[in-house]
Amino acid sequence: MTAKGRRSAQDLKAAALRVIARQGYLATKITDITAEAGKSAGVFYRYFADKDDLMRSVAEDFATALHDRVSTELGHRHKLHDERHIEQHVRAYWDIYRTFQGQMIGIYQASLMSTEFSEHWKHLQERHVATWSAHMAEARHLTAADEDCTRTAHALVCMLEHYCRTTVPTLEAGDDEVHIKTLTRLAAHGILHTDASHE
Amino acid sequence: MTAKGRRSAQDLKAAALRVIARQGYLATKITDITAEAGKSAGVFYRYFADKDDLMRSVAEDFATALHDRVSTELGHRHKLHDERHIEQHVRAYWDIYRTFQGQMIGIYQASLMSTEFSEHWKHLQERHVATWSAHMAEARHLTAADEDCTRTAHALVCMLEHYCRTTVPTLEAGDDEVHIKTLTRLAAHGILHTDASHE
DNA sequence: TGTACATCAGTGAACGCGCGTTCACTGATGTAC
DNA sequence: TGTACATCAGTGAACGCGCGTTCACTGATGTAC
Repeated sequence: MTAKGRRSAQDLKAAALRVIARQGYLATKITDITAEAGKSAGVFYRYFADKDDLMRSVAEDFATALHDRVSTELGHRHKLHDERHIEQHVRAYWDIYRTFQGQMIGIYQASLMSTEFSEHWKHLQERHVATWSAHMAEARHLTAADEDCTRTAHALVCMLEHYCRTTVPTLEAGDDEVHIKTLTRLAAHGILHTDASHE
Repeated sequence: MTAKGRRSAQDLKAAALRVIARQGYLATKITDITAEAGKSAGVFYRYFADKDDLMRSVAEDFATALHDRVSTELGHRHKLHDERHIEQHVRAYWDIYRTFQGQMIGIYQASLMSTEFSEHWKHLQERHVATWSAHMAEARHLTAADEDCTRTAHALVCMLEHYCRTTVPTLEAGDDEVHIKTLTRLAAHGILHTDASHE
């Protein structure tokens, strides 16, 4: 494959992500993707075996991009012990969701039809839960992530993910901050208090 | 249509809900439904025009069942002013999700492919958000549901819905209480405090 | 630098698979007298 | 209560649509000498 070929494969992936962000993965036909990329139907199969194969490739790129992003942004090991740090985490999630909307929607919707992507999506979610859970255990002065931390972290991840899914597509410019504030407040209360009775 | 016919239509709907709870709406074929009901493929079209038509009928039954349930359970107008009342609401949602898993999954997944169900699903979610939002405004001594209440309620509904979606299918008998407790604690903190600074 | 050939990118009409949908038919149930 | 007929439930093989996938072909790009 030449440089032009590699460029075309990238164009197809980028086109796919735009279409998926607009109409979802399952409702996206191969010809929607090639049309969005301004190419004819047949060329798709020069680069990908089928739609799931493209999505697999997209998911790999996504994993790399996420890794890079997390290691630069959260490399400075903040502790999640106060609301400002929690806000950073929420904001990071929010920004990632906005940036990688097609990837998020694609992997999730693919997971509804294929066990492979179901595993992949679960894995992403679990890594995410583990991060919040670990921070939370630390904030609450527990040595290891206990079951309650995991469940609470899971609930918060569910909130973030589904809130972004329903809100980000309808977002108008500059509306981000109020949403981040609302989500941060809920997360902060959940994380910083082990139970409701001690306040 | 005779009594036997009406019975068959009901059997098909019940079979569809079992299959949908197991493998999702989009992955469910017409023949999966008829096989589950122990009938041949053709009989489906005596009662329904297509899969969406069956789902429409299921959604109507669901609306009625929900209405009945809510008017008996929540008819006693509790106020959501303390954690015990919030727990009742969370428990009600949890029980409804468990009971109507097929309906929840079906309407949501149908909403990914059809604008009709997309509207329907949004409507269900908005009604739900409105309920929590109104209670919350009351608890915080605001006269009407303000924007922050709506956003916070939306976030809580997202949490409840997605948490149930990922957890209920993996549930083993008797595990319910810990989940309800975790969700209740997060909801209680979110509802009973307008902001994080005054504690 | 030019020519001849090989390899790659891209086209779009045609093919074919899977699953939704139909239909001619059988058997069961209901109704009229 | 029995018979004759109409209507309904249910069957499953056959049909056909939509979309994924292929393929013979064209034009562009790269390479050898």
